[in-house]
Amino acid sequence: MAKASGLSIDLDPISFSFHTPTVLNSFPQDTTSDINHRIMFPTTPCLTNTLATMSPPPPVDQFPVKLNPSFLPPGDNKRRVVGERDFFAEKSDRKLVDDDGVDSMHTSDADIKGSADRTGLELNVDIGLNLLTTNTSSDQSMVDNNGISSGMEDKKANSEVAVLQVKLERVKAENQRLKEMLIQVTKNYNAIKMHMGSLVQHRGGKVEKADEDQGEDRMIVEEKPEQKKQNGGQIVPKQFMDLGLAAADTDEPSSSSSDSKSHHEDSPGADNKVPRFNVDQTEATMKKARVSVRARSEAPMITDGCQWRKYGQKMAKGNPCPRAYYRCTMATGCPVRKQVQRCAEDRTILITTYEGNHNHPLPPAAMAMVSTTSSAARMLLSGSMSSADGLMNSNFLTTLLPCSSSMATISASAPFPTITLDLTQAPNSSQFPRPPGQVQVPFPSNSPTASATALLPQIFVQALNNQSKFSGLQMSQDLEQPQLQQGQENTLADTVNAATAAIAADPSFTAALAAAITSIIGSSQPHPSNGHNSNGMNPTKSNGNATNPSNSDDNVGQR
DNA sequence: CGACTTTGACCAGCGC
DNA sequence: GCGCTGGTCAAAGTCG
Repeated sequence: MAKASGLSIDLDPISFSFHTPTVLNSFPQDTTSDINHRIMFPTTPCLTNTLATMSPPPPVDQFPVKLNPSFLPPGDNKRRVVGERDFFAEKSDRKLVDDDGVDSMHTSDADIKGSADRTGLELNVDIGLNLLTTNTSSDQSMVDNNGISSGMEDKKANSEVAVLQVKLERVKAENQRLKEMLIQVTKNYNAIKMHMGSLVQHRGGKVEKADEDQGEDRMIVEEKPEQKKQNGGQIVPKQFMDLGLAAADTDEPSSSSSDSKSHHEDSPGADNKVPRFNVDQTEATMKKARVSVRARSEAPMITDGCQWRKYGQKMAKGNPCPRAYYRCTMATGCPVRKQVQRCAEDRTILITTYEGNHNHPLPPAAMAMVSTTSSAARMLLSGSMSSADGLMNSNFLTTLLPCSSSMATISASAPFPTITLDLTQAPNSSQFPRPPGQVQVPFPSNSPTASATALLPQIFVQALNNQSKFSGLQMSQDLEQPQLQQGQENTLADTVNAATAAIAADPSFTAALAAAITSIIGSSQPHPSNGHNSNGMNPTKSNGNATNPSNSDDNVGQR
């Protein structure tokens, strides 16, 4: 779990960065380095320990006044800061001995440093010291209490201790939350890695590096024995759109799609009868996974780089808009289907649902969408069957994209497990009610306008282009996020970078997931081209754009 | 004329 | 068993 530990490393500087400044302000400048050195090695509770090292704790029955002379104003070496006794009394007793058993009562800087160095070896992730950053007044009282009565000092110090203790508790709680978050991230990574390993192993395929022309993200998998048989025993690299995981193996007809009644059995019932894949995937493929993309668009259909042929249209229950059925025509016998339907509640929203696996090479523009949908489907199937309704996946995605604004909805409800990438959501809103049993997962999207759908191809292409950068943990420098505050931007980029690093060891998974994440994050990037027909992926006169669902809308009630 | 869309018919699954 | 619904087929129509 080297990757997960990498995440923990990121936390360490956070815990340290809060500590020093205002503490240092309490002391003459010539002691800064000395103090800095000591407070860099806190053990929990940080406050107590830090203050203890600043002012050596007393014996149980003795008031500690032996400050380093360099801490005191000239000519005041013998001055005793009365208020300090109560300030340290409660906890200094507990800190008379350091964690390693070494007496922390020191009379020289050298001894103090030595002790600090030793305690520093047992450093924990702890952000407790940040509470000192706001409490300069107490520091002032420690140094500038000339002529103030001891009673006043005691009162003041007591109140400060109380405040500090409250803050300490709060910081401890936050520290605990951070630790739990780290644990959760680690768990999510483990789960995904195990799923990926299981998939690769059981499919019997080898995930290899694709040819350089197509980029690192392309996955080529050797065909299974039965497929080899169909292809004359040759090993044919196959670039696939893995929506249903096993569907590519089961749905490919032996004849062309024009061969009617070929019975390649796309119905879910057929899938139930013929599970031809590993045991782990049996449950998953009892249902056929689907990936649905919701996008607000006036455009008739998402241009995703593939060729589609409309083969049917029906009125669906509960929606006045007809549902159009398309199949991929980029290769004969390609089993990929998609459904296009406008949202009943808001007809500016276009819902495109993909199903099946391409059995042919795809153009780069199509690969972008394929990578996105396949990664979504893979996460859906890899997790939804082993955790309740994709909760693991939602946790994972939430962890990946904490400041996202729109939603991905995972639904494992019958008959098909479906993950919906919602590119229509405004920040912190849930525009439409969702059926129970669905899990909403935040996704970043900044294109709630009609251009969202039209820009999708470009977004996905851009995503592919960004993948190498993404994997190289440089995405935050390359992506533009004008809609985000600087802090949010950094948080998002850092989080995504960390997550990417965590999965970088799995090339195939990295490619797919990185495409999904970067594509959506990159949706805020301005694109030189406008509209939805600018991807140049319409090699024939008939493609997806040739079909106009808006015309279909005019045919409401035809069926 | 070929490719594609339209659209009524057909089939299967599911609930009552 | 029947009706409803989703999904698909294929003949007819349309278009370039």
